[in-house]
Amino acid sequence: MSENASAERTGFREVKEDIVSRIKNRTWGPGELLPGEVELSRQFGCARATVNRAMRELAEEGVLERKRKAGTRVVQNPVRHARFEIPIVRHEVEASGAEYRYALVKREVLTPPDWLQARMGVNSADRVIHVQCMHYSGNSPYQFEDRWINIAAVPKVEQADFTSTSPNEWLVNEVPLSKAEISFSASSASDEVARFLELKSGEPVFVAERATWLEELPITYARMSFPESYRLVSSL
Amino acid sequence: MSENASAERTGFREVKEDIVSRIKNRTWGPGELLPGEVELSRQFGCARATVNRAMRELAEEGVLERKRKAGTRVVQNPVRHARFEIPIVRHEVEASGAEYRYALVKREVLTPPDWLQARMGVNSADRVIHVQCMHYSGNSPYQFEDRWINIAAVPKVEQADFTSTSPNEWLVNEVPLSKAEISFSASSASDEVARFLELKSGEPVFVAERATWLEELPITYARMSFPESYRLVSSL
DNA sequence: AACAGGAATATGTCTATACAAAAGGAATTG
DNA sequence: CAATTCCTTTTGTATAGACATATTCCTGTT
Repeated sequence: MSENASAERTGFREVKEDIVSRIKNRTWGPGELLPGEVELSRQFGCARATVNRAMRELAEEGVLERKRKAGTRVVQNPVRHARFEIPIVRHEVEASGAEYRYALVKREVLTPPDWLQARMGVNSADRVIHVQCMHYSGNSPYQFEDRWINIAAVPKVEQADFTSTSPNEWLVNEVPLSKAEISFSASSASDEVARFLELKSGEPVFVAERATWLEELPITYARMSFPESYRLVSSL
Repeated sequence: MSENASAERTGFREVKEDIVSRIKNRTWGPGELLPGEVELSRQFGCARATVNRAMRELAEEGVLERKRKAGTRVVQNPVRHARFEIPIVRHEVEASGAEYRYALVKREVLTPPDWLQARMGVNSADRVIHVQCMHYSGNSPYQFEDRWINIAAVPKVEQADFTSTSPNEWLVNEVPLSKAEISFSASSASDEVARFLELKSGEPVFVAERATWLEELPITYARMSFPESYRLVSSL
């Protein structure tokens, strides 16, 4: 069933699958040491580079653990990694088949509040834009967005009025490849959030917070609140 | 500042960084076509395989988009990918410095309820184990776990009593490399959940649901509820 | 027994070359 | 004009060989 008798050719995908299946059927148990690349490449009848890529990717995926000289082992505690896609709100809504609507609620220029200075390292002398807006899926409230943007980092933002394009979307196109921290939590709807999401105060909301930097320069902080029906999904 | 004058040697990491920085400084804007691998390998003074690995990894990370014959472009709408670590509860608590405590609440053998048959494809003739348990961080409730395990898929589970080891941990060590679906949402605490998490009914809880299969065979479904203070964090 | 140093070894990466496969584009044909 | 076929470009992958680098393990010394 194994022992590749030079069928077609052995690609790194096949090697990966074979290794995975051997882990599944307990040929190699948790923590166990696998044969070296040279030995495996001999078994599979392929080049070492092929086995290397297979094992390297499996390590990247959290299945194997590799150390020079020590060899490759099956990971003990599968600290699993879940990968979520974080699309632009409009795309997320449109993908569900519903019509997307957007409304600007508030736009003001302020000096950064203390918590924002502390959270992101915004300079107290700088000014920030505070934007609140709503995203709708059809006629249902989908997301309330409360966002702060560092003007010093993105001067052009003063020209953007956000009446037709959401700050989310505007920033994504304007600031490439920024570093971000995201967190998710559950929270009670404040009066303000409840009003916009058409809930009662205190009802549960799903909250996503996102802080973004470009090369250590604070760009934006956003708090996005979803009604209880929202679900963040991932398969792995 | 660029044009690698054969300093040391050009590795795929350097190529990656260089490409990323050129995207950041808008040398290559969103959607723009990059030079081909051959041309870039000439510019960088390295082999095509090196450029290939750099670009391939950047594509994997969601920065570039590659298509045969069409070439490589900077991704337009950075559908960002967030990667979360999903550790074992005990490790998560212990990593925070707190003492971990665990308590089994309920363990019963049943025929699978309809929703479980529908959700996971459990055979109605099979039996399932229903387990409820609590995880504490110090003296504070950390997570309420409500889990169903397909006995047909993991016969050994009938011998496990889960009084000292949580089903989470037991399964992770017993069933390797299973496929899973995870979802997160916010919800109101039911009377039962509120009692165990020491909350009032209706207070918001953070809910993680997880369904697991091994080669299409349904293994387990778990619903894990956290108090409002819980945060799922990722940086990218 | 403790420690230092060196040899051995497994992985990490780069190179050059070759062929495969996808897909855009042009030429051909109905 | 539209559909089809074929050519060509670009990425995808495999290979053999080489050297780099991190670590373990062993050995000899104190």
